[in-house]
Parts: sequence; C-alpha cells; structure tokens
Amino acid sequence: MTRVDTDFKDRVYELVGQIPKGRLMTYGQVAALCGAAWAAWEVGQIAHRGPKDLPWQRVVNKQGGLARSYTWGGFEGHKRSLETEDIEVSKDYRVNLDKYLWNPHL
DNA sequence: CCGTTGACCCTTC
DNA sequence: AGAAGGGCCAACG
Repeated sequence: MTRVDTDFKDRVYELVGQIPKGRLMTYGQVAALCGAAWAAWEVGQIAHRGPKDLPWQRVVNKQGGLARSYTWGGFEGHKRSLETEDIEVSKDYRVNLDKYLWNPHL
C-alpha cells in the first residue's frame, strides 16, 4: 500500500551522504525529506542494509540519542564516530540536537 | 506512562 | 531457487 518508489531509498543515500561533518539529522527528518515521513523506521532499516560508505553515524533518533544497535560497533562505536566528527556526545549517549541538528535546506 | 503498529529490503535456511 | 524472518524508529491510543 502506498509503497514508495525506489527513489526513496536512493534519496536517503543522497541525503545522508550530503550531511556535512559536525552536523546531525534525525531518522524522521531524513524520511520526511525523502518524501516518506511514515518510513522513519525504514530509514533505520535502510541504514542496516545500505552501504556503510554513508555517514550513518550522523543520523540519530528523535531523542537525540544514538542508534539502538549500531551495526558497525554498537553505541560505543557510534559514539566514537560522532566524537571523531567533533560532535559532543553526552555520557548518556545523547547529543545536542539543538546545536548539531542540520537541515539540507540550509 | 507503556505497548502496538507500520508503507520495507536484505540475509539466511 | 523459494520462502520466512529480522531489523539503527516514530506516532497513536
């Protein structure tokens, strides 16, 4: 039902690849920008399947927290990746979305 | 507050 | 080669 075009998948790759260093985006935001706000979770699934060439570490949940199970190292691996991007990660594995949240329109 | 549902694609048996 | 299950979230009741 209302299955999205394969473009959605391709758009996610493009969008994530366009996220600049030091910036973060939420799954719901990425999905919405790709034209599938109902697929916020799918973005995560795509991340799991998608090419690890993309900076999925710059994509976090709406709580500003890291992914539940970072495929390439879990929370710790995700946290390290973010810190490598000059992104400050709290000890609770959370980031300041208000400070790092990025929008492609900018 | 907590639990369930949802439009998917890929991996493994 | 065919079929079934799993899996980086978010919103609603």
